[in-house]
Amino acid sequence: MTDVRVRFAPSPTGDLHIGGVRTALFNWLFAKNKKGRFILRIEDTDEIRSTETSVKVILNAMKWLKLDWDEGPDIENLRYSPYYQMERKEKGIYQKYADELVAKKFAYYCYCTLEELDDMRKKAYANKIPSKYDGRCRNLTLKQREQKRNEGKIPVIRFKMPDTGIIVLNDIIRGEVKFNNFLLDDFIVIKANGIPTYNFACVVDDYLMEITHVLRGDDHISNTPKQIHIYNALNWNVPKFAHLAMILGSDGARLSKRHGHMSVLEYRKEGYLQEALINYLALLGWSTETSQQVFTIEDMKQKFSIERCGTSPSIFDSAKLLWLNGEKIRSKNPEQIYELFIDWLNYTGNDKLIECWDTKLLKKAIFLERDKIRLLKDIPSLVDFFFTKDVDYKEDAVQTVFLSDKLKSIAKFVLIESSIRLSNHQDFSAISLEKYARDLAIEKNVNTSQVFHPMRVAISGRKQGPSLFHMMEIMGKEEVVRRINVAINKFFK
RNA sequence: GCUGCCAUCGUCUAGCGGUUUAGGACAUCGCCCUCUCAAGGCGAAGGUCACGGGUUCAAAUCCCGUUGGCAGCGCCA
Repeated sequence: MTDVRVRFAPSPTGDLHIGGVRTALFNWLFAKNKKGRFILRIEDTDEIRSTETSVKVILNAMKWLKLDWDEGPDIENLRYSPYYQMERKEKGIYQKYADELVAKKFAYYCYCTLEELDDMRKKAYANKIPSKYDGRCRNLTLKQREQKRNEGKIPVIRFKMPDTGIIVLNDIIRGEVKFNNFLLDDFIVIKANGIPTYNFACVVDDYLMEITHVLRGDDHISNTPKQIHIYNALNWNVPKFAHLAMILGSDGARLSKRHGHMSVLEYRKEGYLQEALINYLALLGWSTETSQQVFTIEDMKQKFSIERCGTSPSIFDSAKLLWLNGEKIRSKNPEQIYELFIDWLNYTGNDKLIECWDTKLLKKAIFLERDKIRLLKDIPSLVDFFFTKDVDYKEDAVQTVFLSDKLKSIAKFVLIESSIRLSNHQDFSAISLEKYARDLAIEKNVNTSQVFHPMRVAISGRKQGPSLFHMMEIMGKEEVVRRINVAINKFFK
């Protein structure tokens, strides 16, 4: 059995989107599962829309996602180089095979103008017949061609589609899909500018790069019969195809700007983890027998198979992605979350935010709040009160916990007592502090919450936050007492 | 319009003819835990398996048709 070789072949005409990532991911997983090779090829044959920036963005996104490629850009001395189609075009790779097609009468020169073609399409639509090229240039004589050329017309090369018969695509996911040759177009193989079209370049490269399996979105399924015809005409082995069902937006239409995030890097900015996005996307169109939801990357590599990919399209559900992100964060230790957070700060340019924050305290604070973090960007607002010298006393907290008629006097008592007693408290551990607070409640004959809440607000300025005594422990005696005194002076003088 | 693909709780899905009173996950709701918010535990609600015909002793599962959704129909990829 030959080794598996798969590729992801994006066109650099924009950012890397969710659908693209999913395609890249499934190819990557398949390669890893089969101990094969994952190839990245840049299909930059769209002269107008391809940009260098886009190449960089895609490469960066792939790197962030840790979808590493065995062959492709930025890797030296590769057998199948180059991996940019325009570089390959410069080497005459495509023209050579196009000429071969013409020589073998599988293709011909076409001199039709854009206007003529547009006309044809409109008529086909109006007459409710299949829209395709009518083949008027198929049998031009040498003389006719010469004349056209003299008129200054530059030809394209078209593939001559058989008028009869059917072609069968044997898709790994969908099984047999049949197409009637008559309905297939005499598609263009080489454009007038000498650049190959997608349907041709893709086939030539997949053949030359010895691609064994083509995994792609099913929006490509109608291209496949055309491509198979090229393989056959050139007498090449046809790779195995697998067409993945599309990922749709919440309204059931193709994912687009309207559905919010487009670029992968935007997910990174929001504070999603690479592994969460990967895990979530794997769930869209692939499943295990047990319907397992949470995977490590290793686990996914081990269990992935094309046969278990589904046929029906799925709708992107950001609520589930969010849950999964929290799930991944909860599985990390303090050091890991801290690292992730720092990476995120650097990436988003928010690193100044924590300039004055003590690293040791930050790690502890983050870990205390770990279960609440769903996105990396949640972290600052969850822990910032540990570091701000001027506690921001929330109006709502002050009103309900400090100043309501019912609780005012007890709150005052708790704070004043705590100010005195805590400054003499020897063991500032969470356990000891909790005992202190509970004893105070018993002593004063009130509910524990009537003691806990005022302390929480005095120390953090908020009603919600981490476990009170752990929070006090990591903040330290001096700061805790200081804050309590600030609160007394501010609200109870 | 033509061609192709698809169809199980709101969403992602398990299911490959009998073990299914259709299982899991997210979201929703309730209870428990509890110093708050989360997390966690337990539970509930939610599906006429799109519809209609077959085949079969037996169908979510196989076949046909209908309907609906989506995709493609470029000198874009």
